[in-house]
Amino acid sequence: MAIFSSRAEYGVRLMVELGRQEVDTPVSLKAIAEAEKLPLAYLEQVVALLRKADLVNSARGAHGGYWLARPAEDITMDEVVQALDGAVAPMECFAPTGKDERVLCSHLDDDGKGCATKLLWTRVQGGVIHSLKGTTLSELVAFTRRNEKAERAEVAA
Amino acid sequence: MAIFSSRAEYGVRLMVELGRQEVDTPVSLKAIAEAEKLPLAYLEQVVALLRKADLVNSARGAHGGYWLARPAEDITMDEVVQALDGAVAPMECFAPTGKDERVLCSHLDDDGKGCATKLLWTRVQGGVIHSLKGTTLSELVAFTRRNEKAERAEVAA
DNA sequence: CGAACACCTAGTCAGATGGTAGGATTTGAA
DNA sequence: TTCAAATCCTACCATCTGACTAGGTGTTCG
Repeated sequence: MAIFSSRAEYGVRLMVELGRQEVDTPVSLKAIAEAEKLPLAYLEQVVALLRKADLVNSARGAHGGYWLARPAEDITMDEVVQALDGAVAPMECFAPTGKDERVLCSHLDDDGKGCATKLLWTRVQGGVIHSLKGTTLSELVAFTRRNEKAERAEVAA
Repeated sequence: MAIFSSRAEYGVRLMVELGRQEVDTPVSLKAIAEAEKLPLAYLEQVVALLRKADLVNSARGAHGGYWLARPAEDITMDEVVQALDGAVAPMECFAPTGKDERVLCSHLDDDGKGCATKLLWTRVQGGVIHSLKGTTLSELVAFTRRNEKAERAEVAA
């Protein structure tokens, strides 16, 4: 089934949109909502998560808006996704407890034995995190620019 | 958040339990439910998915039960997980449509452009599938046996 | 026969998801 | 000073799904 929520999808699209803009010029949510055809009120909640995670900054008032807190090359997608959907855990029992860093399987911690499935979920988690950490926001921005270019060429032809 | 449902967790545990048994001797669900401390009635629904996917066989009546349809070395975990949770898609719009094999982003197919996020989700999907395909049931069985051994040694000491 | 199984379907209940509604506050500009 | 554009904040709501439970029917062995 689906790994990430559409909240994550919206958040990533939002970040990409911010990455396409000039720096130092705040972009309003309204502009992004129209460009991406997303519900404005819901985007407000989404961007709040990104702000709490210090991925974007904001300015209130007229001509206010949002901009990236760091250059797009320095933002990896695991940060973004984590801010939106929480820590990526293959299974519920892999969720970080806060008590300690260790991922425990709650189902079997009564007899102290590791899950039969622990090995599998650990590998999957590794695969996901590796993919996320290995992708920067600037890559996604470049990807959309390339698509736009191709599209313009198509229209011209 | 969590990638797989606990249905998948239960199903994998069930498969591991079957993999631990001698072949040609059907194991009853009741025995598995007790060994893994899982709700029997729910396991029935879980095992039905595995049967539909031809991963296990069954015999009805007294002394009936379930057994692996193939040797554990020939069963990769992507088959198991797919049977339980469906095709792994990072995002809703990546779900296979049945119409064609192509993964499309429904959000933007109106203007024919690929998703800004397509690159990212494709990578994540690749990471997950690679991890799943690269793990066989026999590995998990061996893993639990090793744990048991270690535990017995601990008790003896 | 009757116990032990597999098999099937419907119902339930809590929590998450994906929103909407309505305001309060801040800021720049007329 | 007043208005409009914006961020911010909280509450609410409908729908869906996940994880079961309940209660049966069919089949096989002893």
